[in-house]
Amino acid sequence: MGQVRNGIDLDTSVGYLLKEASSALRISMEAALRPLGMTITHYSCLELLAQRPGLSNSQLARGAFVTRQSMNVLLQSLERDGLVERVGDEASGRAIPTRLTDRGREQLRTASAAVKTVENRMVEPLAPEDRAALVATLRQCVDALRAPA
Amino acid sequence: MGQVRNGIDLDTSVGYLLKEASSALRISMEAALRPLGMTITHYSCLELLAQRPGLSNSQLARGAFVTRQSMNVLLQSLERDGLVERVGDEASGRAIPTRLTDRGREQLRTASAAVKTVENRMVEPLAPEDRAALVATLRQCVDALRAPA
DNA sequence: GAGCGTATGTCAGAATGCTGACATGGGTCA
DNA sequence: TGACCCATGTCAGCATTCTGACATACGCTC
Repeated sequence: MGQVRNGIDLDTSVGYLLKEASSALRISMEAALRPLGMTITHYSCLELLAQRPGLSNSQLARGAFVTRQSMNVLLQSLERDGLVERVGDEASGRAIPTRLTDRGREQLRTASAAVKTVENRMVEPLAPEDRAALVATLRQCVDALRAPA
Repeated sequence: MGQVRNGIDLDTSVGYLLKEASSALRISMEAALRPLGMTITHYSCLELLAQRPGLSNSQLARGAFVTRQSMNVLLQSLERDGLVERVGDEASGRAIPTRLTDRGREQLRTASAAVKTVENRMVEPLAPEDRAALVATLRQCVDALRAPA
């Protein structure tokens, strides 16, 4: 190992660790979903629709942390592939409720299993109380960041 | 508020919360750095060089969670603007050590202050022991995700 | 010394996501 | 009712990042 040390002292920064963890999770999820021909946003969209049927394009975008323009492009391809359907019958403003088709539900099943495997590997070494504390603490961080000032 | 409920039940998923927190942090940091004309990767590069002078392009890329091609483009612009200098004098393989210039250090000062404000706002509501536990737990998650299998 | 594997720097093309813009629908308030 | 504001869906252009590829440099093994 005749190369320069690669470790960084930023390991004590919550912000850096957050980005590091998020990056590691993204890489693992991409690796798990690639064999299925799906991206993370693709999977996230299906998962959101399974838990909250009828979400609109903009709501899905917020839930998947992308712009509504990006989600719109994705939804068009998902609809073309018969994974979701958008029924504009209801009077919910301009928003068009979106729902999973049977084919979408089936594709989600395999993807959800792959993603659960990754998440389990991540939280497996954690004690139950540590895991609960992590969830509570992260929520506090999110709320603090989104506070007005 | 005559609109559909936007909350998602995924709040109990560590993976989703991790992405949510990372996204919120990214948005806050972008907002803090935009007035300074800097991006997050731009700032990260300078911060890494301040803590570890002489890091190479590839090492900086790993530290900032981007590809070495992307970091290469950034380094060229930073060098053009006189914020960093790359001296290939040492015999460290093909790697070219990079160092901050005085101008780079000065720009980093203001940026670092802005970023610290954001991070402080994030961890402010946390008890000291919760904050320490968060760091330790996140590190466990990262290590678990990067484990071979 | 030769061969092999790995890491690095760099260039070019492709893919992805974002910003800007516009029209539509709905609610609020004077 | 009309003016205003906000959210939504959607189109087009732009920016940024990534993927693929190649040459170079070092270490290890035979």
